[in-house]
Amino acid sequence: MKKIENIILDLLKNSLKENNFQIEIDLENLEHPKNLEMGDFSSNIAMVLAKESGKNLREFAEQIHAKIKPHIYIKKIETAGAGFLNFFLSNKFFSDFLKNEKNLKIQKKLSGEKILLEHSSPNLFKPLHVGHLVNNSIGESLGRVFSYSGADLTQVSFPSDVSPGIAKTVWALKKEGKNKNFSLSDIAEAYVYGTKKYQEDENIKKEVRQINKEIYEKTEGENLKIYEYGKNLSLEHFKEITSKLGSSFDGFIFESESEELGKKLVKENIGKIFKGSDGAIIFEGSKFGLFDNVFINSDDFGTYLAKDFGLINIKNEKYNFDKSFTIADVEQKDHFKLVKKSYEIFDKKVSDKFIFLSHGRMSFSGQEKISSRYGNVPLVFDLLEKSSEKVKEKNPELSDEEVEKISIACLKYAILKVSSGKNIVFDFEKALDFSGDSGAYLLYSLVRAKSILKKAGDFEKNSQVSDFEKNSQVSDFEKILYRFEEQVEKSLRDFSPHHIANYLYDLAQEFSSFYEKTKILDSENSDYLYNLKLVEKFSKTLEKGLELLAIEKVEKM
RNA sequence: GCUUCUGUGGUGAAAUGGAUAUCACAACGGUCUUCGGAACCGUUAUUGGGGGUUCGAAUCCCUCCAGGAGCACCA
Repeated sequence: MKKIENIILDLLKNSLKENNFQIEIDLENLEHPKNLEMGDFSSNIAMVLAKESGKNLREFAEQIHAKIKPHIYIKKIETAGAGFLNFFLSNKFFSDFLKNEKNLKIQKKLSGEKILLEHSSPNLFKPLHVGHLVNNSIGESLGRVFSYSGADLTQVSFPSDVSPGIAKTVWALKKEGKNKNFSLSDIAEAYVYGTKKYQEDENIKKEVRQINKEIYEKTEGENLKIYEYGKNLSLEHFKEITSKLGSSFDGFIFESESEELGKKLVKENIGKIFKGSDGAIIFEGSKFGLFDNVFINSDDFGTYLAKDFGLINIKNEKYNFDKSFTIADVEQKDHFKLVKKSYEIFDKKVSDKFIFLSHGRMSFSGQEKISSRYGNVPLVFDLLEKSSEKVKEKNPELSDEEVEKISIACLKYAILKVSSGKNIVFDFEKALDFSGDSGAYLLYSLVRAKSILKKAGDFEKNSQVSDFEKNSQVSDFEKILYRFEEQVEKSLRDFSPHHIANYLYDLAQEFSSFYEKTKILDSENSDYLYNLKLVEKFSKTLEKGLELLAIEKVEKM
């Protein structure tokens, strides 16, 4: 079965040819009218044509309309508005759509492409916070969209395992006598304490610097032991949480690896790309409309610029890919521009394969700007706990596993429904409001649909029957049900899963509306089979969509 | 100050340059469930200001206003 867009496009092409209109037409000239009453597809080709010749819009529309051949999938065509040609699909189209799902030949946009994706990169020794949740939700979903679109995907994460912040934490842990067997919350407290003390006392600054040096250089001793223990603990915590969120990684590249290499490469290119300044080694971004910044500091440690510089090199050596994506917070946008620019001078071919996507910052309604450095940003762990409480309140009989799935769905959906470049205002109450536009609504719709299919019993047997067609008028439900694939394409185009999220919500709303109006389990109804098939298709579509958002479904709620 | 992003009902968001700007929350009113009410139906209310391009602008260009982010040894 050919895609319906292409069928309509062909009809239009033919008409243009018969009219001797010399104009190119493609899928750009075909869209869905905003309002379903205006048809399923709409073409602006008459307007484009009129623009080129300066004649009357409606006149062209009428001429094109007159030469369009009839087709079994087109019920009627109308000329409307300023000169739109509106196409209404026939009942036959919808029943064939429900029957022929597997025969649809979908051109996979990324077929054969090898993609490397980096996201969810944690700062070890710091607990995961809401920002990581945003990064993970978007990164994981995009990865699934890439795979769904035919890409050969490899996912990595880039944990920060060396930094002055970590040295401060190790210093504080040691100070408090927590040499081993400390916990994650000990680390979190130590981080805040260490950061505070570091600013207050010059002697402590010296000690921290020494610890930092030992960590960078892997000097055997007590400090390194504390460090190794904490690093391992943090990494396990990271794996555990991201696994709950639906992510698994093909590999980790640590900052300690990339710092070493980055520093080496930067030093080799002093004079060519980098230059010395005040004891540090900098890149003069200002020459390229950016800004100057330090790659190697005066203590001879690579900053995160050198680390990301080295990272590009490691990725390129270690993995085979056509494109490499990095998902990061918008506040790092300029940082990546700088890294990419400097690497471009080093090796343009490699630099060109790297794409840095930024997602919005998380802000909190009613609170001042929050920095995780001082420990007052909501942590993923706390959020999950808080949201699980609310879910339990709603239904105390659910298992812990189900409760967790539902809370994660709510949190993720609140993030994913917003266009990914934009900042997100996070309102806890709203994110966990289970009515209306929420993750819970999607899960609930799926549970309802599946429950019907289950009760339909012998539906499986009957679903082989091939001659069902809707007798009554087709509803808005199926009119948007066939649009799933194009929403995935939009998400791919914009690198933003929100198209899928919003579409699924619209679709679930249409299902609920249909559900209220129609008694589905009524075998006397002449549309019985059709309706069941429709619900089945809806259920499959919603499942697929949730999978692309990396939201797990539940059996009951 | 320079660079950059964002301004859409009371609030939070959506809208490949298309038609009457969509959705949710809040507010108000209704359905009274028996296929799962975490639901459905209805009412009120919106594109920061000013120019420009276009048959057509929330969207593109200019300008002003407001807010966020980045701008040298944190990541």
